[in-house]
Amino acid sequence: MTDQLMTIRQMCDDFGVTPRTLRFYEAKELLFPVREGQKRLFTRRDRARLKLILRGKRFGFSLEDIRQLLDMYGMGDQQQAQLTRTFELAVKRLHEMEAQRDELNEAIDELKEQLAWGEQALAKFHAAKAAE
Amino acid sequence: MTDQLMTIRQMCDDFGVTPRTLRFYEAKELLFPVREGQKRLFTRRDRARLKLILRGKRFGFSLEDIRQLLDMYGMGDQQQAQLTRTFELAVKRLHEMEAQRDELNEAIDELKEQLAWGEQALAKFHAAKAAE
DNA sequence: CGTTACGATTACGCTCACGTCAACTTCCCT
DNA sequence: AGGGAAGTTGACGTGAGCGTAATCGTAACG
Repeated sequence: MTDQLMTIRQMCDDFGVTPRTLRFYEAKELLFPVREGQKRLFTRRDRARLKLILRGKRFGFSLEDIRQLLDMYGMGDQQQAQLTRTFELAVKRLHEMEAQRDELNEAIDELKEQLAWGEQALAKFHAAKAAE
Repeated sequence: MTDQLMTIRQMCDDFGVTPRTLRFYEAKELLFPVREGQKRLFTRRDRARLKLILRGKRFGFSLEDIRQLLDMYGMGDQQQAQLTRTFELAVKRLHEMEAQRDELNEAIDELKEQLAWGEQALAKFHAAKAAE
């Protein structure tokens, strides 16, 4: 199998992140690039993980949360308890996100009202100006 | 008018925040408690603002964002230039909020898919266990 | 053989929204 | 007068998620 080892630069270009970020993720044990002498080489597995990391971030998970989720993905069929815990974590996040969305929608509606008010105030100014 | 001036303690108890937080908000010009000698006394206006601040935070806005929005809420009918500027700011914020909501909805959908996958994985575990 | 390019490590910096002392002052209660 | 509660102003600490040099190694190009 062509394991398609990639340099840090290729990774950055592919995923739109900086070298610093990838090194940081390695330090945090989110990625495990192999070494060719000094240099990091990222495996197919690292790429899969990075994809999940970036998605996790969009979900609003912390890197530590993500690390635990990732450890799960790689887990054998044994530790079911871990899987269950992780599942619950995700469900919790989902509810948080939905709540946040609902509040956001409320805020948007309120802001729209404020804007209508502001628009009207502006119109009055313009009318006053036109009447001079 | 009974302006119901409140001490910092009363405010903290009412709103579930710490004194540090209220002082911090004053330093950031989000609140403007009056002084009785050394002590801060929070007005009805401060309470209204604090309510909005906390709501804004739940929406995920920065304190600086909130400060600008609050300035808008309090504006009288006079300074048109200010109003116009603020109006534009609000419109921009609205678009940002709507974009954020859309992203959030996408993330929610993705996460739901993941959960379906996880649920299935869990079901398999249970099935395997039952088959022993 | 020099320079450019890419990569490495070390380590300090930064933003945000406060927490956490420390070292007072002021007021009330006994 | 003594003591405690509640307040004040600094000033430094925290944690996440990297940014940003500074300095060094190595390999290829011309």
